[in-house]
Amino acid sequence: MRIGELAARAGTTTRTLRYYESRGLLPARRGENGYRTYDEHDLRLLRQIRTLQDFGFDLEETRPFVECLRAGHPEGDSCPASLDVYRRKLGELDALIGELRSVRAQVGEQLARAERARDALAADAEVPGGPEPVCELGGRTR
Amino acid sequence: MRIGELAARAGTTTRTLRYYESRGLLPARRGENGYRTYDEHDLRLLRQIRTLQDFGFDLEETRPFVECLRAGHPEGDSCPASLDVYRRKLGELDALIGELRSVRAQVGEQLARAERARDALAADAEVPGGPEPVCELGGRTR
DNA sequence: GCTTGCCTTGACGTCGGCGTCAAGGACTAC
DNA sequence: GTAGTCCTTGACGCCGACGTCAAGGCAAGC
Repeated sequence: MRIGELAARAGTTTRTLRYYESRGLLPARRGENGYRTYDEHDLRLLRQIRTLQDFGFDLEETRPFVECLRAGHPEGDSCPASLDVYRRKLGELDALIGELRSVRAQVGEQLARAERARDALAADAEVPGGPEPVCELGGRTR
Repeated sequence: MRIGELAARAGTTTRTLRYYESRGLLPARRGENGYRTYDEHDLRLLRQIRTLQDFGFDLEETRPFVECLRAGHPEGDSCPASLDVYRRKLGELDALIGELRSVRAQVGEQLARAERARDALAADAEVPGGPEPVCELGGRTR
């Protein structure tokens, strides 16, 4: 199978495959005409890479999985190095999610505060003569 | 106040301030010698930008806040455009957090599965003669 | 006058993961 | 032979928010 077919079957592009090869992640055999040649096992490796990429792993982080498969193990995560990557990723994800939740809370608070301030001004504007004095002696309220 | 002092007081760099100016976000007056000149109000604007940046807003998203302050409003979020940015950001944050939680769950599942597979192999290795057959007729278990 | 430290503009570098174009070779179908 | 489709390498572009370097101007202290 040539590069175009592999790309199509994996739902990616030839450029991407050449990029992976340039990174040493997915080297290719060459035919007599210089064309890259791939087999089903390469498709397996490529799918492993793509799956992890979809999870937000960067390319280097997929390397242990690919090497594990290439070493003949049944799954990309059959090797300790892959498990380490999983664990590290879980830690990163937890940290990131925590940060984002914190930010979300703060932004939500800012929005609520700003809306209250806006509504207070709007309510003031409805009173002809401007807002009520903060401190009053009961004269106008009666 | 010149650029170096403003940068120091805001905990950023001169490069950053020049970048903001190049983006039209924080223009500066110029002294006779061509030096940029800033005042306390600029520091206020800059701090608004930095706060939002810390929340993960990109530069363009801080613009409504800065313009709101520059228009004389008491807060950067005293204007409807700023509130819109808040709301949009909340939506983005919720979506992102949701995705990350989903990924976290999937990665956690993969890790658990891979660890079970590893432990199963390890347990097999402890039995001299290899793993028990999946289907047996009771001969060896007795 | 000389050093030191701040300032100026301009321009290239960074990071990741490719997209996109250019120029040319290989192979198939007609 | 030639049109069309695939392949090759090489190289520049992109995105955001700056970092970093270069060459030179301005001001202050000695």
